[in-house]
Amino acid sequence: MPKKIEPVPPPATKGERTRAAIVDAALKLFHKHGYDGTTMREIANAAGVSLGNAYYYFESKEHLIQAFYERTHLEHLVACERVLAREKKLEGRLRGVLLAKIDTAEPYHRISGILFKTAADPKSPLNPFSPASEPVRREATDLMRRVVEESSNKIPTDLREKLPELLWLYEMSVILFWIHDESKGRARTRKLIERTVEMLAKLVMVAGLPLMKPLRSSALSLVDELKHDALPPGG
Amino acid sequence: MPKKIEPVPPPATKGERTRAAIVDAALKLFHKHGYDGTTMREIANAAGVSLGNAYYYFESKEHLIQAFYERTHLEHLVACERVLAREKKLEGRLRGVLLAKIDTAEPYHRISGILFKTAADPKSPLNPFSPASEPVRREATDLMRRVVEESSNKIPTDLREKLPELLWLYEMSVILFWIHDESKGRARTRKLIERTVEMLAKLVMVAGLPLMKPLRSSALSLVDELKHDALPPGG
DNA sequence: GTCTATAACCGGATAGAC
DNA sequence: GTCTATCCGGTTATAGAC
Repeated sequence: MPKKIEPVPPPATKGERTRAAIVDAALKLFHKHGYDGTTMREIANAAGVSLGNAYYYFESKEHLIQAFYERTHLEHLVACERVLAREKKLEGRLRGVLLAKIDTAEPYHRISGILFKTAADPKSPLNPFSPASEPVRREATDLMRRVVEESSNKIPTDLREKLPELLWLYEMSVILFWIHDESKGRARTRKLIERTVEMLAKLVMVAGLPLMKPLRSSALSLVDELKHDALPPGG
Repeated sequence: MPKKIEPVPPPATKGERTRAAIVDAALKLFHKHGYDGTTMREIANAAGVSLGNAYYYFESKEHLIQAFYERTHLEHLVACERVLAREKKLEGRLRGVLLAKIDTAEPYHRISGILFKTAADPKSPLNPFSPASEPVRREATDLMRRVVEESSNKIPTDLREKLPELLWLYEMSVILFWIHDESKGRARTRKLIERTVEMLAKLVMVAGLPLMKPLRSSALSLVDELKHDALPPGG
Protein backbone atom coordinates (compact mmCIF):
# COMPACT_ATOMS: atom_id res chain seq x y z
CA MET A 1 0.00 0.00 0.00
CA PRO A 2 2.69 2.58 0.83
CA LYS A 3 4.03 3.35 -2.62
CA LYS A 4 7.55 4.60 -3.12
CA ILE A 5 8.14 8.31 -3.13
CA GLU A 6 9.81 9.20 -6.41
CA PRO A 7 12.49 11.85 -6.55
CA VAL A 8 11.38 14.56 -8.96
CA PRO A 9 13.18 14.42 -12.31
CA PRO A 10 15.07 17.37 -13.81
CA PRO A 11 17.46 19.58 -11.89
CA ALA A 12 18.52 22.76 -13.62
CA THR A 13 20.66 25.42 -12.05
CA LYS A 14 22.81 24.62 -9.08
CA GLY A 15 20.32 26.30 -6.76
CA GLU A 16 17.48 24.28 -8.16
CA ARG A 17 19.41 21.09 -7.62
CA THR A 18 20.13 21.95 -4.03
CA ARG A 19 16.53 22.88 -3.45
CA ALA A 20 15.32 19.63 -4.96
CA ALA A 21 17.81 17.65 -2.90
CA ILE A 22 16.42 19.20 0.26
CA VAL A 23 12.82 18.46 -0.67
CA ASP A 24 13.67 14.88 -1.61
CA ALA A 25 15.52 14.31 1.62
CA ALA A 26 12.73 15.87 3.61
CA LEU A 27 9.99 13.81 2.01
CA LYS A 28 11.92 10.60 2.46
CA LEU A 29 12.67 11.30 6.09
CA PHE A 30 9.14 12.48 6.82
CA HIS A 31 7.94 9.26 5.30
CA LYS A 32 10.26 7.15 7.41
CA HIS A 33 10.14 8.89 10.78
CA GLY A 34 7.15 11.19 10.49
CA TYR A 35 7.23 14.96 10.58
CA ASP A 36 7.96 15.48 14.25
CA GLY A 37 10.42 12.61 14.21
CA THR A 38 12.53 14.36 11.61
CA THR A 39 14.84 17.23 12.51
CA MET A 40 15.95 20.00 10.20
CA ARG A 41 19.50 18.96 11.00
CA GLU A 42 18.82 15.45 9.68
CA ILE A 43 17.19 16.80 6.55
CA ALA A 44 20.13 19.11 5.86
CA ASN A 45 22.49 16.27 6.54
CA ALA A 46 20.72 13.81 4.23
CA ALA A 47 20.59 16.45 1.53
CA GLY A 48 24.31 17.06 1.94
CA VAL A 49 23.93 20.71 2.93
CA SER A 50 24.38 22.64 6.12
CA LEU A 51 21.52 23.52 8.42
CA GLY A 52 21.79 27.20 7.58
CA ASN A 53 21.67 26.40 3.92
CA ALA A 54 18.44 24.51 4.27
CA TYR A 55 16.97 27.62 5.81
CA TYR A 56 18.26 29.66 2.92
CA TYR A 57 15.94 27.69 0.66
CA PHE A 58 13.02 27.15 3.01
CA GLU A 59 11.78 29.74 5.45
CA SER A 60 10.70 27.10 7.91
CA LYS A 61 10.11 23.42 8.36
CA GLU A 62 6.46 23.98 7.58
CA HIS A 63 7.32 25.49 4.24
CA LEU A 64 8.72 22.14 3.23
CA ILE A 65 5.17 20.90 3.52
CA GLN A 66 4.04 23.27 0.83
CA ALA A 67 6.53 21.69 -1.55
CA PHE A 68 5.04 18.32 -0.80
CA TYR A 69 1.59 19.73 -1.34
CA GLU A 70 2.48 21.00 -4.79
CA ARG A 71 3.80 17.59 -5.74
CA THR A 72 0.69 15.70 -4.75
CA HIS A 73 -1.52 18.22 -6.47
CA LEU A 74 0.34 17.70 -9.72
CA GLU A 75 0.11 13.94 -9.41
CA HIS A 76 -3.58 14.30 -8.75
CA LEU A 77 -4.12 16.39 -11.85
CA VAL A 78 -2.38 13.81 -14.00
CA ALA A 79 -4.45 11.00 -12.54
CA CYS A 80 -7.63 13.01 -13.13
CA GLU A 81 -7.09 13.38 -16.86
CA ARG A 82 -7.84 9.73 -17.50
CA VAL A 83 -10.88 9.84 -15.26
CA LEU A 84 -12.36 12.92 -16.87
CA ALA A 85 -11.79 11.55 -20.34
CA ARG A 86 -13.55 8.33 -19.41
CA GLU A 87 -16.47 9.42 -17.24
CA LYS A 88 -19.21 11.59 -18.64
CA LYS A 89 -21.75 11.71 -15.84
CA LEU A 90 -21.38 13.86 -12.76
CA GLU A 91 -21.44 10.94 -10.37
CA GLY A 92 -18.67 9.03 -12.13
CA ARG A 93 -16.53 12.09 -12.62
CA LEU A 94 -16.76 13.15 -9.02
CA ARG A 95 -16.13 9.68 -7.69
CA GLY A 96 -13.12 9.26 -9.97
CA VAL A 97 -11.59 12.57 -8.99
CA LEU A 98 -11.95 11.87 -5.29
CA LEU A 99 -10.62 8.35 -5.52
CA ALA A 100 -7.69 9.65 -7.55
CA LYS A 101 -7.08 12.14 -4.77
CA ILE A 102 -6.80 9.62 -1.98
CA ASP A 103 -4.85 7.19 -4.15
CA THR A 104 -2.22 9.68 -5.22
CA ALA A 105 -2.01 11.02 -1.69
CA GLU A 106 -1.68 7.60 -0.08
CA PRO A 107 2.13 7.62 0.26
CA TYR A 108 1.81 10.87 2.15
CA HIS A 109 -0.97 9.87 4.50
CA ARG A 110 1.21 10.14 7.58
CA ILE A 111 2.49 13.57 6.71
CA SER A 112 -0.90 14.84 5.76
CA GLY A 113 -2.01 14.93 9.35
CA ILE A 114 0.60 17.56 10.04
CA LEU A 115 -0.35 19.42 6.92
CA PHE A 116 -3.87 19.76 8.13
CA LYS A 117 -2.72 20.66 11.57
CA THR A 118 -0.89 23.69 10.33
CA ALA A 119 -3.48 24.31 7.67
CA ALA A 120 -6.20 24.64 10.24
CA ASP A 121 -4.44 27.56 11.91
CA PRO A 122 -6.20 30.72 10.71
CA LYS A 123 -2.87 32.54 10.83
CA SER A 124 -0.98 30.07 8.70
CA PRO A 125 -0.44 30.90 5.04
CA LEU A 126 -1.03 27.21 4.39
CA ASN A 127 -4.58 27.56 5.63
CA PRO A 128 -6.75 26.77 2.59
CA PHE A 129 -9.02 29.76 3.26
CA SER A 130 -6.21 32.28 3.48
CA PRO A 131 -5.52 34.82 0.73
CA ALA A 132 -2.11 33.20 0.26
CA SER A 133 -3.80 29.95 -0.70
CA GLU A 134 -5.85 31.59 -3.41
CA PRO A 135 -3.85 30.00 -6.26
CA VAL A 136 -4.13 26.51 -4.81
CA ARG A 137 -7.81 27.00 -4.06
CA ARG A 138 -8.33 28.30 -7.55
CA GLU A 139 -6.70 25.26 -9.10
CA ALA A 140 -8.77 22.92 -7.00
CA THR A 141 -12.07 24.62 -7.80
CA ASP A 142 -11.08 24.77 -11.46
CA LEU A 143 -10.76 21.02 -11.41
CA MET A 144 -14.22 20.78 -9.89
CA ARG A 145 -15.50 23.16 -12.53
CA ARG A 146 -14.34 20.70 -15.16
CA VAL A 147 -16.08 17.92 -13.28
CA VAL A 148 -19.32 19.86 -13.40
CA GLU A 149 -19.25 21.77 -16.65
CA GLU A 150 -18.30 18.94 -18.93
CA SER A 151 -20.67 16.54 -17.27
CA SER A 152 -23.73 15.47 -19.22
CA ASN A 153 -26.18 15.93 -16.36
CA LYS A 154 -29.01 18.42 -16.27
CA ILE A 155 -28.31 20.84 -13.47
CA PRO A 156 -30.17 24.08 -12.68
CA THR A 157 -27.92 26.88 -13.88
CA ASP A 158 -27.87 28.80 -10.60
CA LEU A 159 -26.64 25.66 -8.88
CA ARG A 160 -24.24 24.76 -11.65
CA GLU A 161 -22.41 28.04 -11.15
CA LYS A 162 -21.82 27.59 -7.46
CA LEU A 163 -21.25 23.86 -7.54
CA PRO A 164 -17.48 23.93 -8.09
CA GLU A 165 -16.92 25.81 -4.88
CA LEU A 166 -19.35 23.67 -2.98
CA LEU A 167 -17.67 20.53 -4.27
CA TRP A 168 -14.30 21.86 -3.24
CA LEU A 169 -15.62 22.24 0.29
CA TYR A 170 -16.94 18.72 0.05
CA GLU A 171 -13.54 17.51 -1.14
CA MET A 172 -11.90 19.18 1.83
CA SER A 173 -14.25 17.34 4.15
CA VAL A 174 -13.44 14.04 2.52
CA ILE A 175 -9.75 14.73 2.95
CA LEU A 176 -10.27 15.59 6.58
CA PHE A 177 -12.04 12.28 7.03
CA TRP A 178 -9.29 10.45 5.16
CA ILE A 179 -6.64 11.91 7.42
CA HIS A 180 -8.35 10.36 10.40
CA ASP A 181 -8.97 7.10 8.59
CA GLU A 182 -6.70 4.26 9.72
CA SER A 183 -8.76 1.45 8.21
CA LYS A 184 -7.22 -1.14 5.89
CA GLY A 185 -6.90 0.23 2.38
CA ARG A 186 -8.71 3.36 3.60
CA ALA A 187 -11.86 1.32 3.27
CA ARG A 188 -13.86 3.74 5.35
CA THR A 189 -12.97 6.71 3.19
CA ARG A 190 -13.79 4.69 0.09
CA LYS A 191 -17.15 3.86 1.51
CA LEU A 192 -17.72 7.49 2.43
CA ILE A 193 -16.86 8.60 -1.09
CA GLU A 194 -18.96 5.92 -2.73
CA ARG A 195 -22.02 6.71 -0.71
CA THR A 196 -21.82 10.48 -0.50
CA VAL A 197 -21.12 10.82 -4.20
CA GLU A 198 -24.21 8.77 -4.85
CA MET A 199 -26.21 10.94 -2.49
CA LEU A 200 -24.89 14.17 -3.92
CA ALA A 201 -25.83 13.06 -7.41
CA LYS A 202 -29.34 12.30 -6.19
CA LEU A 203 -29.44 15.60 -4.35
CA VAL A 204 -28.42 17.56 -7.41
CA MET A 205 -31.21 15.88 -9.35
CA VAL A 206 -33.77 16.49 -6.64
CA ALA A 207 -32.62 20.10 -6.38
CA GLY A 208 -34.12 20.71 -9.79
CA LEU A 209 -37.63 19.93 -8.60
CA PRO A 210 -39.96 22.95 -8.29
CA LEU A 211 -40.58 22.07 -4.66
CA MET A 212 -36.93 22.58 -3.82
CA LYS A 213 -36.56 25.94 -5.47
CA PRO A 214 -36.85 28.04 -2.26
CA LEU A 215 -34.41 25.86 -0.35
CA ARG A 216 -31.98 25.92 -3.23
CA SER A 217 -32.18 29.68 -3.66
CA SER A 218 -31.61 30.46 -0.04
CA ALA A 219 -28.67 28.08 0.09
CA LEU A 220 -27.08 29.60 -2.98
CA SER A 221 -27.67 33.20 -2.00
CA LEU A 222 -26.09 32.47 1.37
CA VAL A 223 -22.96 31.15 -0.29
CA ASP A 224 -22.86 34.31 -2.34
CA GLU A 225 -23.27 36.67 0.56
CA LEU A 226 -20.72 34.96 2.71
CA LYS A 227 -18.21 34.87 -0.07
CA HIS A 228 -18.89 38.47 -0.95
CA ASP A 229 -17.96 40.00 2.37
CA ALA A 230 -15.34 37.39 3.10
CA LEU A 231 -12.52 39.63 2.01
CA PRO A 232 -12.69 43.41 2.18
CA PRO A 233 -11.95 45.24 -1.14
CA GLY A 234 -8.21 44.79 -1.15
CA GLY A 235 -7.79 41.28 0.28
CA MET B 1 -16.37 42.97 22.40
CA PRO B 2 -13.55 41.25 24.31
CA LYS B 3 -15.14 40.50 27.65
CA LYS B 4 -13.04 39.98 30.74
CA ILE B 5 -11.83 36.53 31.56
CA GLU B 6 -12.96 35.66 35.05
CA PRO B 7 -10.77 33.62 37.35
CA VAL B 8 -12.65 30.49 38.38
CA PRO B 9 -13.96 30.61 41.98
CA PRO B 10 -13.18 27.96 44.61
CA PRO B 11 -9.72 26.51 45.24
CA ALA B 12 -9.63 23.42 47.42
CA THR B 13 -6.49 21.44 48.16
CA LYS B 14 -3.09 22.98 47.69
CA GLY B 15 -2.62 21.14 44.43
CA GLU B 16 -5.94 22.38 43.14
CA ARG B 17 -5.01 25.93 44.00
CA THR B 18 -1.69 25.69 42.19
CA ARG B 19 -3.34 24.11 39.22
CA ALA B 20 -5.96 26.83 39.06
CA ALA B 21 -3.31 29.53 39.40
CA ILE B 22 -1.51 28.12 36.39
CA VAL B 23 -4.65 27.96 34.30
CA ASP B 24 -5.64 31.50 35.27
CA ALA B 25 -2.21 32.85 34.43
CA ALA B 26 -2.17 30.97 31.16
CA LEU B 27 -5.58 32.19 30.05
CA LYS B 28 -4.75 35.78 30.92
CA LEU B 29 -1.45 35.68 29.08
CA PHE B 30 -2.89 33.86 26.08
CA HIS B 31 -5.53 36.52 25.93
CA LYS B 32 -3.00 39.32 26.07
CA HIS B 33 -0.20 38.03 23.88
CA GLY B 34 -1.75 35.10 22.06
CA TYR B 35 -0.75 31.47 22.36
CA ASP B 36 2.54 31.59 20.52
CA GLY B 37 3.40 34.90 22.13
CA THR B 38 3.24 33.33 25.56
CA THR B 39 6.03 31.15 26.91
CA MET B 40 5.68 28.46 29.51
CA ARG B 41 8.28 30.33 31.52
CA GLU B 42 6.05 33.41 31.60
CA ILE B 43 3.05 31.36 32.60
CA ALA B 44 4.94 29.68 35.40
CA ASN B 45 6.28 33.02 36.48
CA ALA B 46 2.91 34.74 36.52
CA ALA B 47 1.45 31.82 38.44
CA GLY B 48 4.28 32.05 40.95
CA VAL B 49 5.59 28.56 40.30
CA SER B 50 8.67 27.16 38.63
CA LEU B 51 8.74 25.99 35.05
CA GLY B 52 9.15 22.37 36.07
CA ASN B 53 6.23 22.66 38.42
CA ALA B 54 3.98 23.87 35.66
CA TYR B 55 4.89 20.75 33.75
CA TYR B 56 4.06 18.68 36.79
CA TYR B 57 0.45 19.79 36.38
CA PHE B 58 0.22 20.00 32.63
CA GLU B 59 1.85 17.54 30.29
CA SER B 60 2.37 20.17 27.65
CA LYS B 61 1.49 23.67 26.65
CA GLU B 62 -1.29 22.30 24.50
CA HIS B 63 -2.86 20.59 27.45
CA LEU B 64 -3.51 23.99 28.94
CA ILE B 65 -5.87 24.50 26.06
CA GLN B 66 -8.04 21.67 27.24
CA ALA B 67 -8.56 23.47 30.52
CA PHE B 68 -9.76 26.48 28.62
CA TYR B 69 -12.01 24.29 26.57
CA GLU B 70 -13.68 22.87 29.65
CA ARG B 71 -14.34 26.35 30.95
CA THR B 72 -16.05 27.58 27.83
CA HIS B 73 -18.12 24.45 27.63
CA LEU B 74 -19.44 25.03 31.13
CA GLU B 75 -20.26 28.63 30.35
CA HIS B 76 -22.02 27.48 27.23
CA LEU B 77 -24.15 24.99 29.13
CA VAL B 78 -25.25 27.66 31.57
CA ALA B 79 -26.17 30.02 28.76
CA CYS B 80 -28.12 27.27 27.03
CA GLU B 81 -30.43 26.62 29.95
CA ARG B 82 -32.29 29.87 29.42
CA VAL B 83 -32.51 29.29 25.70
CA LEU B 84 -33.87 25.77 26.00
CA ALA B 85 -36.43 26.82 28.58
CA ARG B 86 -37.64 29.60 26.32
CA GLU B 87 -37.60 28.08 22.84
CA LYS B 88 -39.83 25.17 21.98
CA LYS B 89 -39.30 24.74 18.27
CA LEU B 90 -36.26 23.12 16.73
CA GLU B 91 -35.25 26.19 14.78
CA GLY B 92 -35.29 28.51 17.77
CA ARG B 93 -33.56 26.03 20.02
CA LEU B 94 -30.78 25.36 17.57
CA ARG B 95 -30.24 29.01 16.77
CA GLY B 96 -30.15 29.90 20.44
CA VAL B 97 -27.66 27.18 21.30
CA LEU B 98 -25.31 28.19 18.50
CA LEU B 99 -25.51 31.89 19.25
CA ALA B 100 -24.84 31.11 22.89
CA LYS B 101 -21.80 29.16 21.78
CA ILE B 102 -20.16 31.96 19.85
CA ASP B 103 -21.13 34.52 22.48
CA THR B 104 -19.65 32.63 25.38
CA ALA B 105 -16.58 31.76 23.34
CA GLU B 106 -15.99 35.32 22.17
CA PRO B 107 -13.33 36.22 24.76
CA TYR B 108 -11.36 33.21 23.58
CA HIS B 109 -11.62 33.84 19.87
CA ARG B 110 -7.92 34.45 19.47
CA ILE B 111 -6.89 31.30 21.29
CA SER B 112 -9.45 29.19 19.54
CA GLY B 113 -7.43 29.16 16.36
CA ILE B 114 -4.82 27.12 18.14
CA LEU B 115 -7.43 24.84 19.54
CA PHE B 116 -8.54 23.89 16.10
CA LYS B 117 -5.01 23.63 14.92
CA THR B 118 -4.23 20.92 17.40
CA ALA B 119 -7.71 19.53 17.01
CA ALA B 120 -7.06 18.79 13.36
CA ASP B 121 -4.03 16.69 14.20
CA PRO B 122 -5.16 13.06 14.18
CA LYS B 123 -2.50 12.23 16.75
CA SER B 124 -3.51 14.87 19.26
CA PRO B 125 -5.68 13.79 22.18
CA LEU B 126 -7.41 17.14 21.79
CA ASN B 127 -8.70 16.10 18.41
CA PRO B 128 -12.50 16.02 18.77
CA PHE B 129 -12.72 12.67 16.99
CA SER B 130 -10.15 10.95 19.19
CA PRO B 131 -11.14 8.40 21.84
CA ALA B 132 -9.74 10.75 24.46
CA SER B 133 -12.32 13.35 23.49
CA GLU B 134 -15.20 10.96 23.95
CA PRO B 135 -16.46 12.66 27.13
CA VAL B 136 -16.43 16.10 25.59
CA ARG B 137 -18.05 14.81 22.42
CA ARG B 138 -20.63 13.03 24.49
CA GLU B 139 -21.52 16.16 26.39
CA ALA B 140 -21.84 18.16 23.21
CA THR B 141 -24.08 15.62 21.49
CA ASP B 142 -26.13 15.30 24.66
CA LEU B 143 -26.83 18.99 24.45
CA MET B 144 -27.94 18.55 20.86
CA ARG B 145 -30.09 15.64 21.95
CA ARG B 146 -31.93 18.00 24.26
CA VAL B 147 -32.32 20.45 21.43
CA VAL B 148 -33.96 17.77 19.33
CA GLU B 149 -35.84 15.59 21.77
CA GLU B 150 -37.62 18.28 23.66
CA SER B 151 -38.48 20.20 20.54
CA SER B 152 -42.11 20.25 19.47
CA ASN B 153 -41.42 19.52 15.80
CA LYS B 154 -42.50 16.43 13.94
CA ILE B 155 -39.38 14.59 12.85
CA PRO B 156 -39.17 11.12 11.31
CA THR B 157 -37.93 8.83 14.07
CA ASP B 158 -35.00 7.38 12.15
CA LEU B 159 -33.73 10.89 11.57
CA ARG B 160 -34.51 12.03 15.08
CA GLU B 161 -32.18 9.39 16.45
CA LYS B 162 -29.18 10.40 14.40
CA LEU B 163 -29.83 14.10 14.46
CA PRO B 164 -27.87 14.92 17.62
CA GLU B 165 -24.66 13.61 16.11
CA LEU B 166 -25.31 15.30 12.81
CA LEU B 167 -26.01 18.58 14.56
CA TRP B 168 -22.80 18.25 16.49
CA LEU B 169 -20.92 17.96 13.22
CA TYR B 170 -22.81 20.98 12.02
CA GLU B 171 -21.85 22.85 15.17
CA MET B 172 -18.21 21.99 14.58
CA SER B 173 -18.44 23.43 11.09
CA VAL B 174 -19.95 26.62 12.42
CA ILE B 175 -17.13 26.91 14.93
CA LEU B 176 -14.59 26.34 12.19
CA PHE B 177 -16.17 29.17 10.26
CA TRP B 178 -16.27 31.38 13.34
CA ILE B 179 -12.57 30.86 13.95
CA HIS B 180 -11.83 32.31 10.54
CA ASP B 181 -14.34 35.10 10.95
CA GLU B 182 -12.77 38.49 11.57
CA SER B 183 -15.88 40.53 10.77
CA LYS B 184 -17.23 43.14 13.19
CA GLY B 185 -19.29 41.49 15.90
CA ARG B 186 -18.77 38.19 14.07
CA ALA B 187 -21.51 39.36 11.74
CA ARG B 188 -20.66 36.77 9.14
CA THR B 189 -20.96 33.88 11.54
CA ARG B 190 -24.25 35.28 12.79
CA LYS B 191 -25.51 35.41 9.27
CA LEU B 192 -24.31 31.89 8.64
CA ILE B 193 -26.11 30.62 11.72
CA GLU B 194 -29.29 32.51 10.98
CA ARG B 195 -29.54 31.23 7.46
CA THR B 196 -28.31 27.68 7.89
CA VAL B 197 -30.53 27.07 10.89
CA GLU B 198 -33.46 28.22 8.82
CA MET B 199 -32.42 25.91 6.00
CA LEU B 200 -31.86 22.96 8.30
CA ALA B 201 -35.29 23.40 9.78
CA LYS B 202 -36.78 23.39 6.30
CA LEU B 203 -34.66 20.42 5.38
CA VAL B 204 -35.79 18.42 8.38
CA MET B 205 -39.39 19.13 7.43
CA VAL B 206 -38.83 18.21 3.80
CA ALA B 207 -37.02 15.06 4.88
CA GLY B 208 -40.33 13.70 6.09
CA LEU B 209 -41.83 13.70 2.62
CA PRO B 210 -42.27 10.26 1.02
CA LEU B 211 -40.17 11.39 -1.93
CA MET B 212 -37.16 11.91 0.29
CA LYS B 213 -37.31 8.58 2.00
CA PRO B 214 -34.58 6.85 -0.09
CA LEU B 215 -32.18 9.77 0.22
CA ARG B 216 -32.82 9.98 3.92
CA SER B 217 -32.30 6.27 4.48
CA SER B 218 -29.06 6.08 2.59
CA ALA B 219 -27.73 9.11 4.42
CA LEU B 220 -28.66 7.69 7.79
CA SER B 221 -27.37 4.21 7.11
CA LEU B 222 -24.08 5.68 5.96
CA VAL B 223 -23.69 7.52 9.24
CA ASP B 224 -24.36 4.26 11.01
CA GLU B 225 -21.86 2.24 9.07
CA LEU B 226 -19.08 4.77 9.34
CA LYS B 227 -19.63 5.16 13.03
CA HIS B 228 -19.80 1.44 13.52
CA ASP B 229 -16.38 0.57 12.17
CA ALA B 230 -14.83 3.79 13.31
CA LEU B 231 -13.27 2.19 16.34
CA PRO B 232 -12.25 -1.47 16.40
CA PRO B 233 -13.64 -3.49 19.38
CA GLY B 234 -11.27 -2.18 22.01
CA GLY B 235 -10.80 1.45 20.98
C1' DG C 1 24.39 38.92 -5.93
C1' DT C 2 23.98 33.91 -5.20
C1' DC C 3 25.05 30.49 -2.19
C1' DT C 4 27.04 28.08 2.00
C1' DA C 5 28.57 27.40 6.75
C1' DT C 6 29.18 28.14 11.81
C1' DA C 7 27.66 29.67 16.06
C1' DA C 8 24.45 31.20 18.70
C1' DC C 9 19.41 31.99 20.63
C1' DC C 10 15.10 30.74 22.40
C1' DG C 11 11.53 28.14 24.25
C1' DG C 12 9.26 23.57 24.97
C1' DA C 13 10.24 19.61 27.46
C1' DT C 14 12.76 16.38 30.89
C1' DA C 15 15.81 14.58 34.87
C1' DG C 16 16.54 14.30 39.13
C1' DA C 17 17.52 16.48 43.74
C1' DC C 18 15.01 18.14 47.77
C1' DG D 1 4.84 18.84 44.94
C1' DT D 2 8.37 21.86 44.03
C1' DC D 3 12.66 23.36 42.35
C1' DT D 4 17.21 23.80 39.39
C1' DA D 5 19.82 22.41 35.67
C1' DT D 6 19.92 20.67 31.24
C1' DC D 7 18.63 18.86 26.76
C1' DC D 8 16.99 19.26 22.25
C1' DG D 9 15.49 21.11 18.01
C1' DG D 10 13.47 25.04 15.30
C1' DT D 11 15.12 29.34 14.04
C1' DT D 12 18.23 33.43 13.41
C1' DA D 13 22.52 36.20 12.96
C1' DT D 14 26.22 36.65 10.63
C1' DA D 15 30.37 35.96 8.26
C1' DG D 16 32.38 34.66 4.32
C1' DA D 17 33.03 31.74 -0.37
C1' DC D 18 31.95 31.36 -5.17
